[in-house]
Amino acid sequence: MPELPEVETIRIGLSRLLPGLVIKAVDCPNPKSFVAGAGDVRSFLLGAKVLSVKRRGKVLLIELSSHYSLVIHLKMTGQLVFKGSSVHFGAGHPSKSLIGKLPDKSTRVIFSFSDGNKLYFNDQRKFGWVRLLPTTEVPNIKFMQKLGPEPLESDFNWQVLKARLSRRPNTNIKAALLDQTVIAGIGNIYADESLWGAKIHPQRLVRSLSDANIKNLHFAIVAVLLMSIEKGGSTDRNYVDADGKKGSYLRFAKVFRRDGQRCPRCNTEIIKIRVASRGTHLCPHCQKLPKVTGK
DNA sequence: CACTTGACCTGTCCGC
DNA sequence: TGCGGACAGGTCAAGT
Repeated sequence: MPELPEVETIRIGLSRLLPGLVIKAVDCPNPKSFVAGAGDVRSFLLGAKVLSVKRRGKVLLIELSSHYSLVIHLKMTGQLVFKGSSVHFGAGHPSKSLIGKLPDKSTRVIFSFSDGNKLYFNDQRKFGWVRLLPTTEVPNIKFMQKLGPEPLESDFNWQVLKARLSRRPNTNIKAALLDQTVIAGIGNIYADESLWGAKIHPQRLVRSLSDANIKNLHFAIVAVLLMSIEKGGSTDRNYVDADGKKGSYLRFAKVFRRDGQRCPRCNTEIIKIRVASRGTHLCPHCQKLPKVTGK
């Protein structure tokens, strides 16, 4: 579930904690979670200092002084949690219980730093991965090259959104929003929330959308992503930030996982359907399907 | 080529 | 209580 706001929240947390730390050891309880290129990986990891923590779409980039970078994709259940060696949590601190239990059976990679701090990559379903790549090659790997624009960059306007969507004219708008080559960073939660905000039915074909629709959608995407970052992201099942804390966005969500509840705009009951083989939440009154557009 | 579906995994929940 | 199966959903490979 980590989508752009969750990954950005983790990035903000890690960029407070990691820069300047020197990697002392890396353990991989699940070797498949760590994909290293050819050559002696250890020499580019051990003794390397963390320079910065960046994000592209849903991917985290940890740049090291060895001219290599750690590239991390959390997929659905990945977590990156930092455990300080000398941090004292007050009673009832939300992260105390989780952090205290690390490592656990979902721990896939452990980074140990020379000052005793540790960074845990936990991933229940093992879909996520960590790669070590030369920093200059990171933008050249296929995954990165195919990514669409960053929706929170200042040059992402409605005309850009329209141009990107034109790559997928015959699919439904929900599938297009989930396509990372169209726009980077949107997943199931923010696709549903953005479409509700723009009053667009998820099954509308992309080519049926008017300019006004696309302007509304652009506005909704940016607003929803910014609001979620402000709330620390969404915790649906197991997302936590770098401090082990959950996000609160879902308390403010309008439709996601609110089937059976009332639309805050028109009081109609929110429904859940399947679109692009994903659970999809919408208000059937605010988000109407114009005619018989397939499916 | 454009688009959709299944596989990758594990934990949880639901019905029998 | 236990068990089978559906479901969760990001991305790539395979299928239509």
